[in-house]
Amino acid sequence: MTFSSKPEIKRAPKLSDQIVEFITTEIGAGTFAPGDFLPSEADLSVQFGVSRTVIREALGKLKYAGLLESSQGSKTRVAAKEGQRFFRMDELEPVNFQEIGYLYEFRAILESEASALAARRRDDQNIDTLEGLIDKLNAAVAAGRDGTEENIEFHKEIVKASKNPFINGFMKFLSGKIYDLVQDDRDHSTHQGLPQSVQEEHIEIYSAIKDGDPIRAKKTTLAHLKNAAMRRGLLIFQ
Amino acid sequence: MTFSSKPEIKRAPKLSDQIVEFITTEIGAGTFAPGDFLPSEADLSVQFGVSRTVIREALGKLKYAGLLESSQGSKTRVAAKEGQRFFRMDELEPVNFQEIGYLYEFRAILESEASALAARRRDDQNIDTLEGLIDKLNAAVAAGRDGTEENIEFHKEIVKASKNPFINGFMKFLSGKIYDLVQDDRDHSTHQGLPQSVQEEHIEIYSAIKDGDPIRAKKTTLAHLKNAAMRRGLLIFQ
DNA sequence: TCTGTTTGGTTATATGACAACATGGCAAGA
DNA sequence: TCTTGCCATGTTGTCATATAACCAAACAGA
Repeated sequence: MTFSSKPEIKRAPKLSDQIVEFITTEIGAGTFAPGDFLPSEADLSVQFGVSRTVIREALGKLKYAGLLESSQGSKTRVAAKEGQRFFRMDELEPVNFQEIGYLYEFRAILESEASALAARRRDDQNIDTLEGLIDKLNAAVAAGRDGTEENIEFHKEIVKASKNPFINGFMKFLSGKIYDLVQDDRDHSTHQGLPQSVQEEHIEIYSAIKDGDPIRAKKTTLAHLKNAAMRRGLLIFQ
Repeated sequence: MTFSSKPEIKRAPKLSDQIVEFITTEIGAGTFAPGDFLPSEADLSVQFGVSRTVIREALGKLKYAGLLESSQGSKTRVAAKEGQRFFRMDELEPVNFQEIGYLYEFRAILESEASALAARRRDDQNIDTLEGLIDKLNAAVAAGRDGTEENIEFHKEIVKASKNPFINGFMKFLSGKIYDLVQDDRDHSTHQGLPQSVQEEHIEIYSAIKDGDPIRAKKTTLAHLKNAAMRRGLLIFQ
């Protein structure tokens, strides 16, 4: 026998992460403006009641994220805002439907445009891969499976075929975020097979890209993603 | 007097950053797969010939970025790929025209779509702000200034009017990247006033958004950004 | 005013120590 | 044989201290 559920195990976050959190919000609140100098590491370790090691690890992370800058001998300063090396997107609440709607909108815009680019720039290998995935998805429909893996691969390949490395890289990141949410969703609902209608949308997209028709590629992709959002009860965007 | 140029001052990157760089590429190359355990910090410090402090700072940054995970008592492991908390984009070479072209393409796609959304969702305050900026830009044209500040503000306000927080946040990041490059560019060229033709494009965009016409908003914004890219000699995208 | 030096403060790195936690081995008892 | 409790070992998290490299400002001498 096993337990049907497990208790909420709470671990104290690492000290340095708590410091990171604090300093981040503090800077966000405007306590320190871009260009301002932070207190020295020694001061901070006294103020926060932790060792200098912890402070250094926290500051190190913030420097890595581009929020702070430092050089040996001088105090650490808050970086100019434009200098961010990262785009950060964390702590998405699966409950907040409006937020998720905006996230889907973002994704739909990017992916539909990527699809249009793919129609212009796809090479033979892209088409082969997409065709193979269409076949696999057909098999999934026939078998009553949901074909999640192949579905994700299909979308990924489209973006890849756009040949724009930035869009490609960013979509990987963004999709990861979305699939996390979808995964949550899936866990709480009953599994269902991939509907035939969805698969037909896939085929339309594939066909448009294969034919080299950017406008149709964009239109069908957008419709597909809108439908997906609707199925999840998100009708924020139109 | 000042020197006409300055010598290339090379500083050795911090040890921890070198380690970060190394481990990142190593993971990217597939030496360690998601879920794999890294050698212990002690091992790494021996292998790389640095102190454990340096190793810890490097690993701390990578954990913060979501590439690694750790908990007390267990070795550090490579996180699942989707778990990235950051989208990273650094070390852009101002020389690589193809790369910059793709960057402009990315920006043009996002901003033109944001402009379409803005036409749907702009409120009175957005319109007021845009109108004020148009006036300022007119003044800049008349005075022969280039109006860089107002130009940036104009584009920023459009994205803001789209009301999508993710697109807005990301565009701030992306614009920062681009303006860095433009700034470089500007430093090496002679200053010129803002051409009347560019300002006419601004007015067209503003008018479309004010009229609530998403299609025209998108079209004019895209054309505007394409022209901007052309003026910089980037004709990668079409 | 200008120049060179000194002095203290700061970050970057190294080293050693201990606490908290994970894991597997092992022996005693059933 | 299987379970339970204990223990040894390895690992990360944290602390404390020391040193090198570097910066900035004060200071003294001309």
